[in-house]
Amino acid sequence: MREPSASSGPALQGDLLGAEARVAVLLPLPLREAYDYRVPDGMALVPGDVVEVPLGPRRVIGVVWGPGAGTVESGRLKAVVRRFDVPPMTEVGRRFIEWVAAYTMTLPGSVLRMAMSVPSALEPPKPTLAYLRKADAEPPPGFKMTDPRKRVLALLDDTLAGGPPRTPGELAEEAGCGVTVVRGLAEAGLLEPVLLEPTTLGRPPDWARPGPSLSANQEAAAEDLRARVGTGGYSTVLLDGVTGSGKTEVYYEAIATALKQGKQALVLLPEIALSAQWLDRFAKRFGAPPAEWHSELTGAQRRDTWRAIAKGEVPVVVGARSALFLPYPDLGVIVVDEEHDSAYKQEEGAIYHARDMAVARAHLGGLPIVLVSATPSLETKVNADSHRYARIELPSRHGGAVLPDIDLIDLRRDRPPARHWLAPSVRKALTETLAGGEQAMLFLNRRGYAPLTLCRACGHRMQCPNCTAWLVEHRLARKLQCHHCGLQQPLPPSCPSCGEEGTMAACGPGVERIAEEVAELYPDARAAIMASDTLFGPRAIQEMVRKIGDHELDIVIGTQVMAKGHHFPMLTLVGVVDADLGLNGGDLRAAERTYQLLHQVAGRAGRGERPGRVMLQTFMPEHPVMQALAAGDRDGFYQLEAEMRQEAGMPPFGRLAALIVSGEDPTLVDRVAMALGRAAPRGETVHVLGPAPAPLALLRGRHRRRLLLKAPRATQVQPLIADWLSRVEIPPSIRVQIDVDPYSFL
DNA sequence: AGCACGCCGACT
DNA sequence: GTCGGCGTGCTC
Repeated sequence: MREPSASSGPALQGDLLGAEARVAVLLPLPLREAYDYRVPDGMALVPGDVVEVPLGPRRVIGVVWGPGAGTVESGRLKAVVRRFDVPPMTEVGRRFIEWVAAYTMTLPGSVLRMAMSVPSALEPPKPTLAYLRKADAEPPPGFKMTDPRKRVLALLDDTLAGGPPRTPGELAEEAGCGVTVVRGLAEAGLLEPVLLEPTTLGRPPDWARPGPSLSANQEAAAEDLRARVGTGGYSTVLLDGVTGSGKTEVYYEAIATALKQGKQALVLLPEIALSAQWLDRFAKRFGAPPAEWHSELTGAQRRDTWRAIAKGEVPVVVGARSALFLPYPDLGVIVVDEEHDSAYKQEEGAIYHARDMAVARAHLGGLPIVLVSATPSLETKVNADSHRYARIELPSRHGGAVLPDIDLIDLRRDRPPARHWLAPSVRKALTETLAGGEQAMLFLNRRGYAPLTLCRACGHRMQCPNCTAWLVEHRLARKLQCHHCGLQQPLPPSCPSCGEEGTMAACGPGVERIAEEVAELYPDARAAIMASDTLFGPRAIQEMVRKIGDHELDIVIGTQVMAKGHHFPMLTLVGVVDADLGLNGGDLRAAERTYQLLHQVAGRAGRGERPGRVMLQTFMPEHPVMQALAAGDRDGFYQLEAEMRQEAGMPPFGRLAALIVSGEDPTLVDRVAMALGRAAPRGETVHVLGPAPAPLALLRGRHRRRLLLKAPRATQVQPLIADWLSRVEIPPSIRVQIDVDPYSFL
């Protein structure tokens, strides 16, 4: 792909001859188009420059997108207020924003907003104040040389001989006193203040450090990636290998090659907050941590990281999907780890799939991208099979550990006792595992105590008033919760419908209820729950991971947060409480996702020297997903799934796009959805299904209807949809969201 | 996205 | 009589 160089083109200058210079400025707001502004005399702007402009009564930050369109008469034109001293957004960066906007049918300004989430990053950072010891300065009369004061001065003795200045904070900490002591010394004229350039982020990762010794397979894979990154140019590679085959070490070599060339590397992870182990591993390999980008960064961390990336001072960024939109000056490689993970699909606001957008980013920027997975998405698998993507396979487990045996536990025969959820055979295995001094994990992808609470007298079910969802009992928190809108309410002592007391009953298990059963069965075992709502933040997860690794726990009961790549050598038994959970609901990707999730969970068992054992409790052991898992027949599963999708014309063999109509007034929502249905494009090959109630027909108080457009693979769906929407009047209180390539139907 | 303008209920 | 609710519309 031909790429114009970054920030090409002549500067757009405030003109001295009277002919007015104007620029188009894209604002990070949901506006139809870029707005024109006058360039004041003496200001030179190039496309990509970040500027402040007036908008109505306020001032906003935007990006110079090009020469002014000239549609607005000069009388209405306002002038650019100022240009920020940060490198301009690159041509590739701007083209990427436009591409994402066009593909996802989002306004460009809304996409720009994702790339500009840090207004404060634009102000030059304040220099930090630091102190040197002032030579031959005498304390003023009456100034007592107390011990803390002496300690601070002693710490600064070396600055007289050229030692580095120290900040008040550093001095206070080292001297074991407050910053007021330092301030006092400064006021007394005993210290020499200096202004330090704002501290940049820490030491950069060192690509020249020798990596670990790689197996022959790993080395061959690494060599392929090194060559791709070394040569540059767009290519997509699927790095396909089972859990523990050493994929991470291999793609580190791609990163090292990018760094060697002075370029940046971006690694996307599905849930950055959970990746303490990943960061440790990276730091061990490269001698320094990468920059992180995710939603839990503080304002200051965001600002510093954004600015440092823009200035090209950050060689490696690891982040969640939003890291894709950061202002990289010269990206050399993108890695998408766990590429199949549905967390890459952004479902709110701008709806996009970060993996697909990353491929587009690589294409636009002319650089290689590596998709990494043990269980690739069917999309990626098919692209690799058809040689649109290259494939590198890492066949064996690195380091000799063997894949665990997977047993199917038929719950119809091997039945748990009433109001209990663990089958006798699983209990037996748990007992043996604990007796052998090893660890067990029970997996259930359902938070709380019970997913449904109903009245035994009248059958009333506790439902969220704002969403189409049951309220989930959280016994530890003594609350009923809606997992979709966050509504919480106390457990009612009596039935809200019939008023009977003591009739409310918990139905079905959540992790808390499994923990209860474990406590009943093994009162002496050390057990803990690991779920997103029992672990507050990355530190808590890290601490839990440490506890398991140090064998401070015997049994862990967890949800999806536990499925991600942690290594626990003593963990030899994994029990999946409800392997069928993801298969219900008729979702397009139900089988694929269940396969991927259970495969990943199974990979937790026996990654050390000891062989692992995995037990899947299921009511449908004959289901292809269960059969494939038990037989270790990955390719067989994919082939069957591919055949079914092909027959149905479903992705990746066909294309889908969803319109989600939502609003507070259900009648109006219905009317608009019906109108859209009547105006739908119909043809030989293009079909529109619906309107149907969206799976969460009521979400956060908004009623939702969905229309689904199905078209052949080669169809450009965006123009079809644009034309479709233009033929229907949408009242302002109704929102129509477009989901191109919907991933989940939930 | 903000922020204004604009037209109808409970308060000092 | 005003303060204030948020519906609708505009911002170069």
